[in-house]
Amino acid sequence: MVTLAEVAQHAGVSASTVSYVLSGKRSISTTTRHRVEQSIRELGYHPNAGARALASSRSNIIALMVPLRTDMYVPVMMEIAIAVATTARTHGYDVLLLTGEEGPDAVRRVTGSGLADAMILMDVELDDERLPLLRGTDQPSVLIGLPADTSGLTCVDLDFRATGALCVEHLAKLGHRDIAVIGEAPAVYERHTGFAERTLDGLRSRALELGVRLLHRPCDGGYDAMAVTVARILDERPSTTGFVVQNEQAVEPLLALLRQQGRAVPEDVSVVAICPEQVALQASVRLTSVSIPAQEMGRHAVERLAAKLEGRGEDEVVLLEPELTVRSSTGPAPSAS
Amino acid sequence: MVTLAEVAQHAGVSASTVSYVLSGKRSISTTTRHRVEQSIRELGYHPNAGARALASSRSNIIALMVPLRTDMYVPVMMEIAIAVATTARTHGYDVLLLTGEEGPDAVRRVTGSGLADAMILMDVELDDERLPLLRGTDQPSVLIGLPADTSGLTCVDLDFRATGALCVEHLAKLGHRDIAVIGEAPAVYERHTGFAERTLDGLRSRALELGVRLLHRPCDGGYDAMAVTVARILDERPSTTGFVVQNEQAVEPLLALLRQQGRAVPEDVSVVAICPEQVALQASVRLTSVSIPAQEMGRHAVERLAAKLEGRGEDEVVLLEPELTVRSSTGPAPSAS
DNA sequence: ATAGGCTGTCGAAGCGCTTCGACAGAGAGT
DNA sequence: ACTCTCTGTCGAAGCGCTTCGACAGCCTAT
Repeated sequence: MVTLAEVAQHAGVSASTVSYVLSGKRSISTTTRHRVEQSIRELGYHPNAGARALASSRSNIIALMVPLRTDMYVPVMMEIAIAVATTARTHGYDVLLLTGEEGPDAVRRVTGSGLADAMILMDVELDDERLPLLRGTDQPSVLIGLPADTSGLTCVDLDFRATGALCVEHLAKLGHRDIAVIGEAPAVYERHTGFAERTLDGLRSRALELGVRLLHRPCDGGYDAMAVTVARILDERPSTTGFVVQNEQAVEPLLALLRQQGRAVPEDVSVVAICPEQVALQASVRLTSVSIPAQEMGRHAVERLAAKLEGRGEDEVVLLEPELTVRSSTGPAPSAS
Repeated sequence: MVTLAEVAQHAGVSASTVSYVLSGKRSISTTTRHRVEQSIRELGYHPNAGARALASSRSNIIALMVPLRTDMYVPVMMEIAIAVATTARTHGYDVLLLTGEEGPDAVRRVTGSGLADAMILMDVELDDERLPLLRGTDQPSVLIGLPADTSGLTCVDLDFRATGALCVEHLAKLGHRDIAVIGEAPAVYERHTGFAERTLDGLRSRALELGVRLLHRPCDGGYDAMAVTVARILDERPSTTGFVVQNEQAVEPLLALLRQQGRAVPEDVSVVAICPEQVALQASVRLTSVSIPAQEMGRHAVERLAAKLEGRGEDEVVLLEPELTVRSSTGPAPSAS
């Protein structure tokens, strides 16, 4: 391994000079800088991460805590993780991948050992047990998701309330008066991750404002569960002409079932999905959808964190504005045409 | 931050003794050990990662390089990544998440800086440009996937050749004489990731042995592309009664199209999928499939790496045995019944 | 001419840990 | 009784870097 000292010797300067060339924290004459850079290149020098971390008490690593379970929104998670990793690199950070498995202990370990300079937490529950720890440390952190109490925290999330409202609005505008909501799996509501409730809240309150009737049913992914759910909905409210689906695994089963029942999309029923763009585009019908901006969320989180690490940036809740893209799965309500 | 020295003082021993308690590299009397452990707990001590890395030249970090593109087998990637992270923890390692973006430079950076002790590479191409670097360093590494030349490398992968053979065998045993293979997207073959070719190879050679006719067509995910592909296959070989699908995004479109054409699964046609278990279970028909053992691959990779880091373990290619699970999408060929 | 302020460079201290060699004391073998 | 070996502990060196204060040399202002 090439060391700083070797580079210094090769360039005929002192070690500190090389260090200052690298960090830019003191002015260096152009000639010296060039000579040092030349030596660095010739010797193929890479600063030793451990030594750097020890001396500067900065590891240049951001910890990313992803949920352990792989049963939900996997593509969204993955996209966020990759966006975090690439954005972090552009700010000079690497990303440490932690799973939720260790829970709060992971936060203690990372904070205590100086392994990472900051953390990003995904899959935050409303009353997450990691939050007190985050509040109690001076290590910057950003949550992707929204807990119940956001005081002293920085959060990034899609504005799911507005998302719900947007879906109802779109369908109402097309003349639909009876809307069914195929929600997330019951387990998701039980876990209190918040986003599902917030969506529902947005859906309900806008429905109320617009005088639209709303029926909400949680639903596991998969065909069998969906068949039961759809049957029950149509039984209970035969006049239903609009559907909102939040569970991305439910999208395709829903479409298949509607087709099977002889209900054409979008002629007889309209479907709005809340899902990643890719899912909306690859479904059997190109779906009118509010996309989940995974990339943007990851990018945002890192940028907030980078700002905090540089001393700028306050605690703040950033709710990304939802955007509804009209595609081929929604149209005027049959009775209204 | 609590330091080793503070723990030592609190426990009334020297710093080195505390260090030896922590590492277990020298024998320590039970009473001393207990006293030290007590102090560690009371003070909430966590060893500083940077200092440790510097002094021992071991970072206890494994780098995981995931592909940048999120257009393919995302669930598989995610599952592998999570398995890697959790398995690594049980061996005392953390995981650094690198994206393919930086390419070979990332390998240089990580190796040169001592950021990680070892690497796991995913999405390895047949003639990957990172391979020479790996061979040229003494840093242990494991590939998930199989390059053309495996000399001096450790690789873990599903035995895709055997997987292909297994699929043909199963269909042949059921009496199918004309089998169509819906392959990966053309881009996958162009990228030479190897696994698609190896599967095809296995399919073809077993088909030849068993006297079964095989028709292979690459296919993008999505309904439109699939419609074209299926139409062309049935046009060219109307006697086709067996399908093998490798592209997990193609599974649902294929089923939908067959249904639409009035061909019942499994009465008229049989479908075997090569996909993660979850996909096979959640499809509209419970699919007979060879599952892609993502978890096992991740676990295996870490264990090989841990072995290497401890000095045990040779370079070796581990091909995981495929397993075919019969579900409801395959049955006797109609003419054979 | 001289004091004052820059600019660019250097030396040395120290970050918190691991690890090597040294060594005191206890037990075993003669 | 004396040496030899082992066990458990300690002190000190050093890992490779950052950073602080010092200072030489030069330029500008008086």
